[in-house]
Amino acid sequence: VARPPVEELEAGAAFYSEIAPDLDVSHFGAMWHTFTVGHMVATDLDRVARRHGVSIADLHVLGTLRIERKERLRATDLALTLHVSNAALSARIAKLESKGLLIRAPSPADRRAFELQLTPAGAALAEAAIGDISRNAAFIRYFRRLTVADRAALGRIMGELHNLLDRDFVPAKRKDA
Amino acid sequence: VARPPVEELEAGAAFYSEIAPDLDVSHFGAMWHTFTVGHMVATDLDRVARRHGVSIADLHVLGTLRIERKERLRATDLALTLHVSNAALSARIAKLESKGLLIRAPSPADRRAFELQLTPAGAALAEAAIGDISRNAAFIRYFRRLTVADRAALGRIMGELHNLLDRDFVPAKRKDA
DNA sequence: TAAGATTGACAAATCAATCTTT
DNA sequence: AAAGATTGATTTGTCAATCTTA
Repeated sequence: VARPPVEELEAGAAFYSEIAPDLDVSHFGAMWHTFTVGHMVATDLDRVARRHGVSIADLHVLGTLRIERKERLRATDLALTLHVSNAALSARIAKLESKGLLIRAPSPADRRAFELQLTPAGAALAEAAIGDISRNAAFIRYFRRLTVADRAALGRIMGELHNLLDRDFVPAKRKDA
Repeated sequence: VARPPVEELEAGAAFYSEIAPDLDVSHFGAMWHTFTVGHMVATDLDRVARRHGVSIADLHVLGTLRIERKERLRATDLALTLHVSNAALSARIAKLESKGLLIRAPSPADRRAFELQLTPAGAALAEAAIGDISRNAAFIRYFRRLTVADRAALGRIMGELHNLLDRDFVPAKRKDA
């Protein structure tokens, strides 16, 4: 606990490398830091979102719907984009609708589906919360301390991994799984 | 949904930059990719861990305890290292103990505390699952596709952020909340 | 007073099953 | 059949309160 995470992790990698020489531990650092930093980012963003009365999961919905698109998003589209199950999204949408932050209207094209749209209150909340995040999230504070080259590299590399992983990610049902 | 995540994100950043010119969107990419990739890594690791009969949270406990230390870990130490609340860890420990994977013994130094130690079955499970991860986790498969320079950069930069964020991360128990 | 640990109430996620429409 | 959406059962997390010991 006294040791910083990077030292802790290196000690662990050294230990496992010793008891299991066949084990490739070269990726441990990147994977573990990504796992943990991801968790800390989620916790921190949730803290900021709750100042505006919603969870980070709720804000993810609102922030995605805020972006203008050619076609309205349906619940299923959103579930795929946000990497959650339809069941989880149903509950979130019901909650946000009851709060007056979004409207769920039957799709004119498909009577099974619903199209989602923000109310003015939902749009305002999304913008305020996203502004709050960009000013106050811990990740962004520390991110700004990195060198220009490191910031660019991180964005590019994580983007590559995001694109690669996205294709075979299967939390809420996939096409080619 | 058809668009890959990086394009989707860039379109969102462009949209928000337009409706709110004061907003600094330069960090959106890195933060969002980190958030989402972290979530996907967690989901993927959980999938592998469950082949061995435990969750990734359980395996985090076992894998940490497997590392030899000068002093035994107490439940509270582990909660800090793993970034979860004492309450969550109590439940996890009870479950793992009932499965015969670890032993919870009263601390000789402090009668409030318990010291944790793996059973041989727990140690074997941790090693098998960690080996499975290093051979089969999706993150590692894609990580190996990156250039040598990018792999090194990612490990180094995420490690820096991990160290920075860790210092004021307080999910289980906040000082200033 | 504070720290280690536990419990109960609550929130939110997945999975499996179901209903309607395509 | 298969897809969009919803519900119920189960799991697991945080938070608040409590008990014992330091």
